[in-house]
Formats: sequence, C-alpha cells, structure tokens
Amino acid sequence: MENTSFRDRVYELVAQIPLGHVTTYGDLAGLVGHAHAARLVGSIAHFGDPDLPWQRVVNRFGGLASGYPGGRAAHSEYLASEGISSTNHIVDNFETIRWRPNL
DNA sequence: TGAGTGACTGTAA
DNA sequence: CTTACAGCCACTC
Repeated sequence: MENTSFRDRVYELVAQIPLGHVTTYGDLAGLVGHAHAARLVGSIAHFGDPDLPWQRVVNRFGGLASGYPGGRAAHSEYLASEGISSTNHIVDNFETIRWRPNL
C-alpha cells in the first residue's frame, strides 16, 4: 500500500534534494503527478514539516520564496550557507544546480 | 463539516 | 510592478 499522497511525495522529494542543489515548486508538483499543483507545494511547505530543506525549493525563476520565515534575506543567507550563492534574490547558476530525481 | 487561505505557475492585459 | 482568471491539494479555523 502506497500511501502516496501529494504531501508525502513532496516530502520524499524535498528530503532527497542534495546539498548545494535546488528545485522548483512546479517541478515537485509535476514529479508527483500534478503539474498544476505548484501551489500545493507552497502550502505544504508552510504547514508541513519544518525540518525539510524547503530553502532548497525555489520558484520557477530560481528565485527565493515569498513567505519564507525571516524573509527573502534569510532565505538567501541560508542558501549561501549551503554553498548556493544568490544575486538579487535569484540563485546563481540556477539551471546548473537545479536538481532532478531522475539524475 | 465546510469555507477560507496559501512559501506557485502560466497566460493575458 | 500590478491585477485577473484558472488549476491543484492540504492545512487552519
């Protein structure tokens, strides 16, 4: 029995994001089978498990999230501590560090 | 139980 | 930058 709810799949994926890499809400949503549910990923991020590295999850532009606790500044600094440099609230080399579970 | 809200995306204006 | 519409599911109240 696979209790594969949308939320559980997102948890698994986010938990598997390697250090120094990031992914997008749309990608996570699509990977769990709901490409139009990017919003869900955001909701789950807010109400879900705070221990997961949501800071590695960014929007389609590779930019920082809107409601991250502490603001985008905190988010950018958090990413910097993982080796992810960012400029103007947009992660550097976004396409390069963009992680995918199929890889 | 039901309504409201949301850390998003895409297209359009 | 803004607003608007449409789509998805989970969470809070």
